[in-house]
Amino acid sequence: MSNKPNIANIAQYVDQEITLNGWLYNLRGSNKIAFPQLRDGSGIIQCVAKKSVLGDEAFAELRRLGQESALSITGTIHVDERAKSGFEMQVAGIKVHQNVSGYPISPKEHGPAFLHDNRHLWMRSKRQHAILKVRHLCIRAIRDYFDERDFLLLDSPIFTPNPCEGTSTLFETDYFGQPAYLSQSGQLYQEAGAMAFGKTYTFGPTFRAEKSSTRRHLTEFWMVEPELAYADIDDVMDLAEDFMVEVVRYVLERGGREHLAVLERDVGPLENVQKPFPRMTYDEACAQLAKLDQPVDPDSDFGAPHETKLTQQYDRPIMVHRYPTAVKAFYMKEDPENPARALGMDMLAPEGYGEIIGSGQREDSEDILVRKIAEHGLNREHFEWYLDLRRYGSVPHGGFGLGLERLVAWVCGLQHIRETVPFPRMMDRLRP
RNA sequence: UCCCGCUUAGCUCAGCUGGUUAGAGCAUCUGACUGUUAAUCAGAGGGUCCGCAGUUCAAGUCUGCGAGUGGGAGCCA
Repeated sequence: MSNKPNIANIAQYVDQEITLNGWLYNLRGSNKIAFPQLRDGSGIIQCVAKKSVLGDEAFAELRRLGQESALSITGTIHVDERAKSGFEMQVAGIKVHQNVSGYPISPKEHGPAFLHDNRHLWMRSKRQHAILKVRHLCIRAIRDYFDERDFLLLDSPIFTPNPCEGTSTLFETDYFGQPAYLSQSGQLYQEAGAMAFGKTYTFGPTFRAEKSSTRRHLTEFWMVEPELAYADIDDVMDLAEDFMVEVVRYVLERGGREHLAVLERDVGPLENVQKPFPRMTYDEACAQLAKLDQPVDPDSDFGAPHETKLTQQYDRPIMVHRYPTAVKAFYMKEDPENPARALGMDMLAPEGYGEIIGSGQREDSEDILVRKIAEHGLNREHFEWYLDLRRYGSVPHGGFGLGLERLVAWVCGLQHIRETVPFPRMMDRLRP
């Protein structure tokens, strides 16, 4: 445990005089007593400053402090029901490092554009603290999950010589005179890893230059991608389901409830995240959607209204598998029982959050893969190393990709994905 | 890329059918107040009404173009 006092561990210091370093979150009071709220990064505590204790000069200086002034406050910690956190500091002295005036983010409401322009300051506020701490919890949960199950962390490269899938638009960079692209997925490299180590995962930033300006898209986002050798689509679905249950449970058990309360997130839907998740084929889902007056065009992917309608029927994430081969990536294995269907699965989150996991069993036949690369108009030269994986010890294998920000948005119950990342990168936003 | 909305004080917004000097709350500054929880009360300062062009006796208000921003679609995690 930390041996230095901070607001998060303040209960250890009741009736002791300590010094807290932080920033002024808010200031109320009269000309005899004032209530500076000090923020130190770990929390917020209300302090009680009396003119009779501090003296006229120091009290007057305190009253002039602006929001986010940098302060060290020394005083005694007391339990007090009148303070929101239950603890209060009776101030003995204040050291002012900087008196601030004109801090742009006031305690009143602001619009999203203004707040994102001031993202570097906005992240000091309570709500953003809660979201970014839930993000941190999700990351820990994901790492722990795979580490405890003997997956090797095998980082996929960010610079890639060719598109992984050939579908999405890529960010091109000048790599010493030749084009290189920022990775849109680390999956292909994980397939090499799975054949080397059996179970691997990568967890890092990925980039999509798609002109998608919606509440569910970022141009830079974090994705975790596990890959398993000797695994079929059912193994992948079992893994994805178990993973989601454990991650949500971890977040709730490790302090997430406190943060979700700040966000006024109803945790009921999160507590519902228990096995088994409903599993259905694409064709079964289409039949259900047709009954719900939301028909799907034959052999087309779902649109947003389809996903919304379908997920509304369930109280937990659902897994839809065996999508039309035509709408899926070249590396996805065709269903041996029906080549028009691919052995891929999407996990759709409830409450309208849509696709959070894309997964599948990979094509393990060199011949079929060569044909698919040609059908997708891809340059085979770029994939010779990938075809090697089918020449030297090819086995059934698969894995999934989870978008971290979509997970965090759903867990937190946010309207927009952009608040789930410290500095969002979107089509129309590169700053700050 | 397509469709729809919005742009007025530092921030959030009001501003009627086009009509005299542009409105509020918060923030800022000054003052009052011994337990405040977005404290309250009194006062003050603060405006290129997004930009350009047009219609009109008259434009924050109407029209066109452009920019920014928000939402949706497609595509995806």
